[in-house]
Amino acid sequence: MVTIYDVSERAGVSLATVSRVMNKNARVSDKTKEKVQRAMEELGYRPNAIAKGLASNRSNSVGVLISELHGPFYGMMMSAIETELRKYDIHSIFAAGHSDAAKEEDAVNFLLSRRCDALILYVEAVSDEFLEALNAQGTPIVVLGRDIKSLATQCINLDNEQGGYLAAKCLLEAGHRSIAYLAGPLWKHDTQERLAGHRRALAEYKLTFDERLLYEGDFQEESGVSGLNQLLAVGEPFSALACGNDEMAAGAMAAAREAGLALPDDLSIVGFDNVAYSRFVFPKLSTVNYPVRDMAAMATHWVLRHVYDQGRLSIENTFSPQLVGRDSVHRRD
Amino acid sequence: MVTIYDVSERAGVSLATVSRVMNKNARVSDKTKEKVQRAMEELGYRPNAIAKGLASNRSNSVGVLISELHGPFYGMMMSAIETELRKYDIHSIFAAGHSDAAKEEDAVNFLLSRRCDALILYVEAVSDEFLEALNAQGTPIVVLGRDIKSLATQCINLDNEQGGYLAAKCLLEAGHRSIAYLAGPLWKHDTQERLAGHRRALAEYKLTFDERLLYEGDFQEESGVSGLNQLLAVGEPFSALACGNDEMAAGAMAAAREAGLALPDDLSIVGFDNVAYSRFVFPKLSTVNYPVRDMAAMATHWVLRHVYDQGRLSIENTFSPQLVGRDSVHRRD
DNA sequence: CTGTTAGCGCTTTCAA
DNA sequence: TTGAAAGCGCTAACAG
Repeated sequence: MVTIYDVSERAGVSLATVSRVMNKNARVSDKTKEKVQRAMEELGYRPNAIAKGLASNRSNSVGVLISELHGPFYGMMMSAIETELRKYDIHSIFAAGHSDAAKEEDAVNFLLSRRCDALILYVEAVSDEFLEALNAQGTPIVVLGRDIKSLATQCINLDNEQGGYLAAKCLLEAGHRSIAYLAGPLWKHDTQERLAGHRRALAEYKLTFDERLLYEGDFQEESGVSGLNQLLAVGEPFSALACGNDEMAAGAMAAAREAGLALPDDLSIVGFDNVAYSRFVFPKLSTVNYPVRDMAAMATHWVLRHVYDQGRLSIENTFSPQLVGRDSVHRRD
Repeated sequence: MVTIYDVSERAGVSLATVSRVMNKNARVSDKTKEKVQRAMEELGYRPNAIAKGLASNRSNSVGVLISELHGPFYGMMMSAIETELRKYDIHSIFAAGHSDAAKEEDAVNFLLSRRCDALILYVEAVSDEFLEALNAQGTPIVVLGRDIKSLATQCINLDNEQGGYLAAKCLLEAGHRSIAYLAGPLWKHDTQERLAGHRRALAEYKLTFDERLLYEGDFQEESGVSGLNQLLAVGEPFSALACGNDEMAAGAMAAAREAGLALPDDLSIVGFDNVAYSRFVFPKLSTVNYPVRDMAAMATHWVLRHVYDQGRLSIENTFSPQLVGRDSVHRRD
């Protein structure tokens, strides 16, 4: 392993000088700079990020905690963060929290022990207090998909309630009056908010939500199929279905067809998230756009700006969902 | 930041002793061990992985290089690797190579500068020679999705040719004789091999591949739609379509429907990979199973075994694809 | 503009 | 079983 010593010796300069040419900041005469660079070349020198981190107390890496490493939603999130950070030669360390408090805390500790310069967190199970305490520990954090009053400027969130409202409204405007709801885990904030928005839309139409037509899924495709089957089994007719996310909507579509329903004629479906493949299911899914990519990029900018003094974009904390109308909602006259 | 010094002071023992209780290996009397652990508790000590890495010349992290951080295929891969490694408290550092030689090399350097203990590489653009040279540099590597004779024991791959063969065969057995092919980028090994398998199946039926019915896509959904449209525009009729992967198949399905074709009656489609959502498109996609999860887990085991001396599973280098028959292929009589 | 010199927090001989 | 001390490769004052 060739070190900075080898380089300094070969170039005939001091350690410090080599360090200076590596970290472009300080001025070094062109001549010495060139000598050093040549020495690095010839030796095939590769700086040791570990040693650098220890000495500078900065790892040039940001920890990213998300619920899962797979799935279209988190995939987009990771991709957006990594792309943005990479431009500044900053590294992302991803960890999965699996929507479980213990695992989330574990992952945070993991990231912290790695001495990340900042943390971008999409955590669901951990309490607000935990995050407040974490924030107080010193490592800058930015929270995605959650609103914490005391950490307002560090939270980047979507207006989920409005999203739920838009989804229901699109069904209501198409003339649907009995609408089933395929929710995500009810303990999750976004599930609750989306559901609240749904209820608000119903209320505007003087309708009340039929609790028998609510199914609690887990945001995965499979729960979309079991959900639809359960809902059908209730025996209470419904002409439309609002889903907590697109994956469950896709599952529900498959199950509905299996049950002999024609889509969208017999059943209108609306999703949530607007993941990449929602345009490729049949019928093309009408859904609510969740601008994950933009939100993830915004979280990254927060870090770039507050931690690395880079990029002077202004921070937008709350994003608005929008309805993406496609073919899965049938107008009922 | 509380350090090992603080702990040693509080516990009234030396640095070395604290280090010993952290790294369970050496023997420490129960009494002192307890004292130290209590001190750690009280101080809220969290070991500094960076410092540990510098001192021990081991980072307890493995670098994972994949083409993209999103998409169902890579998502599964990351997930499988992280899950496996986490059991041993080893960290995964993911980087994207974007199927571009320069970016792949860049990512490798990035991972190397991070002093990963090993590298798991799914690289497409970089040459075999580059990988051989990299391997010679000392950091253990295992290569996914590629066969390099000189690195045979470190390669975990799928028999893509056989996969292409199975896909074509399933179409041929259903009575199709004019089959279009929606390929991935032709410069990629797997694309070529799958296509070779396709040709072999045709040959068995005394058929030759009609080059006009070959379209080169990019493995993304969108190229599935443009691909199908192009293929249709050729004017040469075909009753079936084999796709380089499931994403393109999904895109092709959407485009086919758009063009007024009934699926699967007017056009039979077979995919490749068997990604999670292939069961949720309509009609359910018949495809070739790519056991990514198992293969990624196998790569991880290789690392666990050769680098960390853990887990004594035997290594399987070549995996076999299997046909997953669903509803997208129509029997033609 | 360049060199000297302490560390950063931990591991690891080597003695005791 | 425990402690002392020498680094690991690099940064960051502080001089010069």
